[in-house]
Amino acid sequence: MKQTEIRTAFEAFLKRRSLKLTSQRRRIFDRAFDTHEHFSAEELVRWMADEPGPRVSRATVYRTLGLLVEGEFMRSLDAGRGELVYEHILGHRHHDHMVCLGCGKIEEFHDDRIEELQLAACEKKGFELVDHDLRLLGYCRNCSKTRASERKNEAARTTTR
Amino acid sequence: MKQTEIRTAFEAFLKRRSLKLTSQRRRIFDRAFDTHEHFSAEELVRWMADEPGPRVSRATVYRTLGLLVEGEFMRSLDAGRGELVYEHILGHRHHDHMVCLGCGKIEEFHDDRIEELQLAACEKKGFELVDHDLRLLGYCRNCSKTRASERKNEAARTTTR
DNA sequence: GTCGTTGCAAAGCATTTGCAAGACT
DNA sequence: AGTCTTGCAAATGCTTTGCAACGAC
Repeated sequence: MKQTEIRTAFEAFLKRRSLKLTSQRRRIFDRAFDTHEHFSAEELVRWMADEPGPRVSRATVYRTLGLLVEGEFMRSLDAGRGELVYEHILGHRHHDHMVCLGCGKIEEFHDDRIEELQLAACEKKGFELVDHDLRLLGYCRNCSKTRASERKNEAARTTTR
Repeated sequence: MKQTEIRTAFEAFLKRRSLKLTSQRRRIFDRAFDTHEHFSAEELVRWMADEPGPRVSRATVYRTLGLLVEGEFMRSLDAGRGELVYEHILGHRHHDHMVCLGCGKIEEFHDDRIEELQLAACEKKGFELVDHDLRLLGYCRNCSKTRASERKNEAARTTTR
């Protein structure tokens, strides 16, 4: 689905709920779908403040993000540190996340076999699965390398002493 | 490991950090390990207020829970709604969680094959796994049944009308 | 006009922190 | 005496909300 189509879907969604497509909502929508990284509400507030365009208040950013999540145009997930993080659903099939403890970067991955095992576990417990959320915490390739070489330097310094 | 042993380990941990086992810390520790359910900091604050024993302030509850997590006597996880939830590690091997959207109950489960697949996914991406956190959201057996029968009543009412 | 919208400021929550008073060794 | 602790209240940081002014049909 391309961005224009999603935009149409968003307009339809608003109409269905008798809500209006205002310039603020349009700006938030466009900016959100322009980004393929994950972002927090506060980041989006900052973007709205720094970039040119019609003024958008913090309240409106939060309210509109709420709408976008309700309408299933975006998902929110908590990456672990106090604030929610948003991602849009633009040809992003379901996936899970690897959160880098070094740089905060979020990578996505997917494994059908994991999902199957989850379902199996639920069946065994009589649990009716609605959604799930798998977060792997660790260090991305880059940060992992950096840390490894830091450890090496540290070791060298210690033994030389 | 029994509760007395863990208590000893906690004392050793405090000593190592030149911290003291005060009556507040003891009370928090005991109460936390008495509970085999998951609880939030605010719940623990309420327990401290309602149950008999030396007065313990909210600040101390938060500070002590922090200590217990650092010392790996407890784990904290966010069950999804704004506040962290704590569980102790008393013969609880690693496990994942099923969070009931109806009653909030948290069930635990474990599957080695899921863990293996996670590791495999990380290797593929050069991601150095440190920890993970898998939450299944849905309805526990009880709530699921309740919902099913509610739906049935609803349907009956609608068709009769 | 009538709704729905916005911005603002205030409120809400969970959690953290500065600080002076208190406790234990 | 010297630390480490505690309670309190204030501060934080994210998010929500009440409300009056505003805008589109």
